[in-house]
Amino acid sequence: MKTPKAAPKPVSQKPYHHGDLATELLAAAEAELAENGIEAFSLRAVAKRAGVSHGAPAHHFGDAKGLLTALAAIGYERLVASQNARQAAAKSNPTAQRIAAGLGYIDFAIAHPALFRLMFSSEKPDRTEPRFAEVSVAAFDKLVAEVQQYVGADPYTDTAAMLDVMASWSMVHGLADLIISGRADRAMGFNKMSPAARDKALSDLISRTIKPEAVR
Amino acid sequence: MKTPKAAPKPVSQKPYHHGDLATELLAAAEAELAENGIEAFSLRAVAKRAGVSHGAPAHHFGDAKGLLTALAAIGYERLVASQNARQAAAKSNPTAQRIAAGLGYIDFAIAHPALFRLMFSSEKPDRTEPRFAEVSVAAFDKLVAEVQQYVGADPYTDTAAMLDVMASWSMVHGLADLIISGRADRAMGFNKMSPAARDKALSDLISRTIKPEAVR
DNA sequence: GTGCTGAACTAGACAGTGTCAAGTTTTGCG
DNA sequence: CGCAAAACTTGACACTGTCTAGTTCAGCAC
Repeated sequence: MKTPKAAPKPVSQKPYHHGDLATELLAAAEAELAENGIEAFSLRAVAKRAGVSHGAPAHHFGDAKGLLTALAAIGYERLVASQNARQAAAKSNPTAQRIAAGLGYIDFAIAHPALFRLMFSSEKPDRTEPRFAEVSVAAFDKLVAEVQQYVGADPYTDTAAMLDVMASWSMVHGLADLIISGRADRAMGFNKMSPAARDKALSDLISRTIKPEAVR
Repeated sequence: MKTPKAAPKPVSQKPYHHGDLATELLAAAEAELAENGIEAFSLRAVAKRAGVSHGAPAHHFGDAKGLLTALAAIGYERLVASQNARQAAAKSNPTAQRIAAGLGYIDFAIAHPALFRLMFSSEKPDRTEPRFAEVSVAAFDKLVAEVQQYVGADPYTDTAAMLDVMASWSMVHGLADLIISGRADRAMGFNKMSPAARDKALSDLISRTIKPEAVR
């Protein structure tokens, strides 16, 4: 009755009671997260935004931890997608691809700072949840593959190459964290830079992390 | 009555009603933070730990934000102290000093992960509060001075040198964040490494951030 | 000493939170 | 149709931060 749906049966084949509450709650949670930040996140506000009672989310996600775990998992998929978008627009050589992956990582953090915090700096998501573990490991494996292409050694068997992985990740992750907290802007006027100048500076910083000794 | 103080008048010249509640609350807050993490932090639990009513903290810090702002400010002083401790034990050349400062930064994050999160990844502290701004800027200025010693140029006037500052900071900060979230351990078995091997790996990563072209 | 002013602190109330335990509605299916 | 189960609502509980009013107590004028 509330929703102005003409068709008596839902358009999709999902035989839900109220439509597709699970994904609707996830969308509402993301909106709440973006508006209020992770520290003011409220499960009841999410339910209210989705137009359901405060007890409804429990039926789909168990508790707040469950909902935020699912949301964080989606975040990892978006993170990789953001990296892929950058890489698709970059040259195909390993150097350009590795840097593009880093820029995509930072793009994601800037576009979704609260979600980024939820994924990396919060203890609310349950990291042992299968789906969360799967997508977060997939994101890490992407980084590993990128470094492998660049240095020509498998980080999982070569400790020096794994150190290269940590170098890349730490630099990119640190940049992302300092940018979304406003500290990079205070230090070097990040927001005042043109997108091109911004990318150039970030590319320079990312390229420092691995010495080009094994670049083919 | 509660406190077993023999002297009727407090030992210090602080004419307080209950002793020195402000610092006692800060100590209790830090303990609560360390035990429960920042996301489960409770002002009432702090008051209970300090043995006062739940309304008492308001008189000294206004609200929870005020208390956490004061605590974060103390954190920045401890951060610099941790860096100084490492530097005092290191060689005096700019290279060793710069790396030691980075190691001290990471030492602090490992020793006080929740406090580190409060300082850098939380929006609860009020960054415009004078004391917070003072000590956080002091910590940043220390980094700037370290880089200046190393590259021989003033980052505040030389943009390339400021980029070196961001490189150092991002790497060290990213490492600290990935370590305290357990991700560095998952990636490269950080906890299994000996302290010496750990320091060696971290030193290597930190040294990558600035090309030794201007090392005197 | 007495009185009193203001700071330090307590106690209660309020709206808001997450979670649990009941009910109520609706869907799918035998 | 009938019914079991899923989807959702409702109310309760303990807990949170903050506000307001009251209480205790230290220090000082007189």
